[in-house]
Amino acid sequence: MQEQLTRRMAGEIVISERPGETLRKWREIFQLSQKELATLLEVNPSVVCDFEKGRRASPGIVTVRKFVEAMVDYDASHGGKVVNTMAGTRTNEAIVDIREFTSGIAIETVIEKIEGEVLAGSKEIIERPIYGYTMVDSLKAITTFNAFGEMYGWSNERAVFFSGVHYGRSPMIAVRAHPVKPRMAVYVKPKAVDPLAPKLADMEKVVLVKTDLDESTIVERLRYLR
Amino acid sequence: MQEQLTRRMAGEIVISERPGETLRKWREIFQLSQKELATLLEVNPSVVCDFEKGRRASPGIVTVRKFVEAMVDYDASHGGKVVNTMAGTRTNEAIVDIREFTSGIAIETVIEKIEGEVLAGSKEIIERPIYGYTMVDSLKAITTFNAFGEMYGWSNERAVFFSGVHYGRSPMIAVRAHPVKPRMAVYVKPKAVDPLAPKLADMEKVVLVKTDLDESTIVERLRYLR
DNA sequence: CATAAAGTAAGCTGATTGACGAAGTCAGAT
DNA sequence: ATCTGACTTCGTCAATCAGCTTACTTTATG
Repeated sequence: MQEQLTRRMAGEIVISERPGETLRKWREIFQLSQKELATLLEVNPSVVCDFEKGRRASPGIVTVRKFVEAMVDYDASHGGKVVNTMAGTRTNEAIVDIREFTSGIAIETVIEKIEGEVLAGSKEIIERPIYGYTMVDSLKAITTFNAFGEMYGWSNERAVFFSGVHYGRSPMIAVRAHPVKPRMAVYVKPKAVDPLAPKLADMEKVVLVKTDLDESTIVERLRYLR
Repeated sequence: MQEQLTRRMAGEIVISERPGETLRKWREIFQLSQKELATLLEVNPSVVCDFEKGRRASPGIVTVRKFVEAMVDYDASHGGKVVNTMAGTRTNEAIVDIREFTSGIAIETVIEKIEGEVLAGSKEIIERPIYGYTMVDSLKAITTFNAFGEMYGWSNERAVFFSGVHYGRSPMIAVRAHPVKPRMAVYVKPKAVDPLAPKLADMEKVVLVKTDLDESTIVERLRYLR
């Protein structure tokens, strides 16, 4: 949640036409004076002014990060007035977990980590990298509005883990039906795997994998992948 | 859509532990070689490498912007393979428009711009700044799942415009019910305004305004506010 | 009116960036 | 076995940043 906010702020500042004004906007939202912010950053207040007024035309990302993190940390440790506002943008309950890696991870590597068994997918695509994963509850994903829309984080070069699979057919049908496709679909402890599933996977060039590990173990193992 | 993506990328790069790796991740997602990217940027390929490998520990935001924009523009002008992926994260159809200002705008100023008539709100709160607005279709907002969650962009210090208002009661009841409150609610061409509405507005310290301009005119007039 | 608080302006200095280009490494194709 | 293309490393240098200090506007407030 906090991390979401820091990224949003940083992104807005960097892309902004007038980064200084955007910086100031956020400082005002957090209800801090230049001096207070300067104290948090342990710098002279004139420094804050210099950035806001644009004397520094292109501050370094380390500087931006310091500013943003100082404000967010301050807010979080004072009741999170601003950070909690972000709760309005809450995530779908069908989505158990969603993460982006900072660099590409080969599908192969992920399969190893989760002790997966490949049900469909050529040797070639298995070497390609993915950049994140989403863990969804299959039942809820179907009954919840827009779950499939939110499933794709920042890239569709990703794995989608389906838990609570019964017949092992619907998840691949959903993948087939949706315009955006993941690179990899994983059935987590499926009760069965319908023979249609690997066929659909091949048609869509999606690597289909099954694993007997449970949700939490998978999340745990993927956590330390970058 | 493109702007969304550039901000996301920029934000992720800036906040990242290893900005260089994140930069590379995105270059790979866009399927560009260092040389190709260097050509787009009109710099030597070694420059790209230096950033990716982290020789520059804190690149300036102008540099980050150049990199990100080069990739997004390139993609957009070549069919938008990556940019279109973002369509997965599509916005709610109840939300007609949603924007953030780069700096605070006094509620007063907005009222003038939209030729609004104040139905509730003290002189004091009218001077406070807001940082964005959301335009929603009242009917759809109520029937669509999660519209109220998505209504609050990056800050609740904002205006919410309700169009298609019939009795002028439900929108304020929704505001009353939802945990996150806007600073300002605007009825766009309401057929009526239930007397309960201003009362609820006062209770929530929300400025309630009515205007006879239509949606598109309002969006047009607010576009050039910063 | 005096004084405080918030913010702006300007000059200065050491540290870093942004860029180049030459000289590498490394993996795969010929 | 060497060639090619993609990437890495590094020395160099002008331009710019990050920070300080000190002096100057505002705008409230007792």
